[in-house]
Amino acid sequence: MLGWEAIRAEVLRRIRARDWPPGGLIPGEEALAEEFGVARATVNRALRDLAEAGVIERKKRAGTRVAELPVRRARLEIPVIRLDVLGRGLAYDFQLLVDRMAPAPVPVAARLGLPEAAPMRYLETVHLAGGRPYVLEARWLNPGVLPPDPPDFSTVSANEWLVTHVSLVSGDIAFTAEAASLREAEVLGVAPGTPLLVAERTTHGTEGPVTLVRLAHAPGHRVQMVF
Amino acid sequence: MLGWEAIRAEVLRRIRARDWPPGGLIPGEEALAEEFGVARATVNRALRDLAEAGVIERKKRAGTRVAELPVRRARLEIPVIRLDVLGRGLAYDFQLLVDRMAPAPVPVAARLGLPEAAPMRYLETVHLAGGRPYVLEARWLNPGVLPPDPPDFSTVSANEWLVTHVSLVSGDIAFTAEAASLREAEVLGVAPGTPLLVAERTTHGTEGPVTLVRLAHAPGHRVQMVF
DNA sequence: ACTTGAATTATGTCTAGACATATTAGCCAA
DNA sequence: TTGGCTAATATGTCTAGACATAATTCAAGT
Repeated sequence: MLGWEAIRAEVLRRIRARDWPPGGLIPGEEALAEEFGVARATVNRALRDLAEAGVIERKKRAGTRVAELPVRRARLEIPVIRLDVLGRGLAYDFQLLVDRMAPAPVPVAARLGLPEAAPMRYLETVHLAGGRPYVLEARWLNPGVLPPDPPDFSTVSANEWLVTHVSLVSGDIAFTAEAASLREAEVLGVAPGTPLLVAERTTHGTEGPVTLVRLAHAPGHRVQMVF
Repeated sequence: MLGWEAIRAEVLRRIRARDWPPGGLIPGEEALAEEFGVARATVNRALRDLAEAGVIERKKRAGTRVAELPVRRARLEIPVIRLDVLGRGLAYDFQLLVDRMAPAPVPVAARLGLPEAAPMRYLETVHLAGGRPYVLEARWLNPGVLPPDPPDFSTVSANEWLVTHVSLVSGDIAFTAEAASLREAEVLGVAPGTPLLVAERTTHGTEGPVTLVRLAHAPGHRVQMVF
């Protein structure tokens, strides 16, 4: 019997073969269900999957059309740093370098949508892999949205605690290549100006902005994704 | 009536509230369906979605359990470079710098799973945004798996042609920060050693490895993702 | 010409029931 | 104890039919 994956494969084949050209409408679910001899729900499952992959675009009443330019999507799994390190077969450790309250600098407040100079908690942590510096984490935390039991971040990594104790709703991540600042060079043990892969993340919870974190990775770091 | 999104929200709430602790089994689909007064298919839809998000892990016969460490997933949309540039409100253009056949270097052949020194097509293209260098694209193409109508890559960007003419099955992307080589510095118009964000992609089609491409981005480039 | 509203239609979701499939637990034999 | 077979079970998928929802079309009224 034909399964939804077979339907998906056949639809994809026809799109690749230009049977159904980019931008064109494809037959409705009912028509496809009849053609393939399956229930409409099965066709729906297949088409929904293709829509998620960006191959087709679907709108009620308007029907389903082939995407003009197939946008490929890749998935990045953002691991807790400890597991990332252990997954590479190295011993993990971290050190809390800074933990203090400070007014949010303008760019930080702006990115999180908080008032300027709002009181925030600033944490600086260096994560170690096999005893060597792996990532320098600079984190701004919005104390207003945290659960009422503040842990000691010198024994529990903020990175890890947040994942399990704050329900994150949305966020974004950006990668850039930057020259190591004096501070970064010192902590990571490299020459100033060395190219570093920097990840900047903001996260928002149900009750507002939670944290902005900048991760400066040691040279040679690769961020890998599959699709 | 309760929809699958409501079910998903309630299950997520219970997980966050530690009603169902990390690593623990949650009730089966049938039990939840009865509790919420919906069909099992509706519960299945909700749980499948949570599994895709990495919140729970499901196995036949073994049941559904709360993921030990919630892995957050972000989605990267990989645009065709032309659209990426136009999307930033800049004029797009490109120049083909190199197009020749060459034996695959060892690391290239290894990454693609091809025999050493296999004959490949090597393309070097610089993409321009607003008249200024934006990306240097260095691409190794496996000529064995291409459709029989080779286009002229000096008028059609390889980047764009491949997306629409080869059915890609899988691939991976890796981002690194690297110091600009002499060649990269020259083409991009920056000083050698400048930190560059480099993306390296391999793609595989139904008939084998298709291409390996290295994109060296001009300084300041950001790769942005949401989750 | 312009706006409003209703009919139409394709996708979105749901139900109840069924069979498929993977995996585990338990049993039995070597 | 160990290996392998079997039965039990939770998830995976499918069907046929129904109603919900959004978006378009088109007609009517201003």
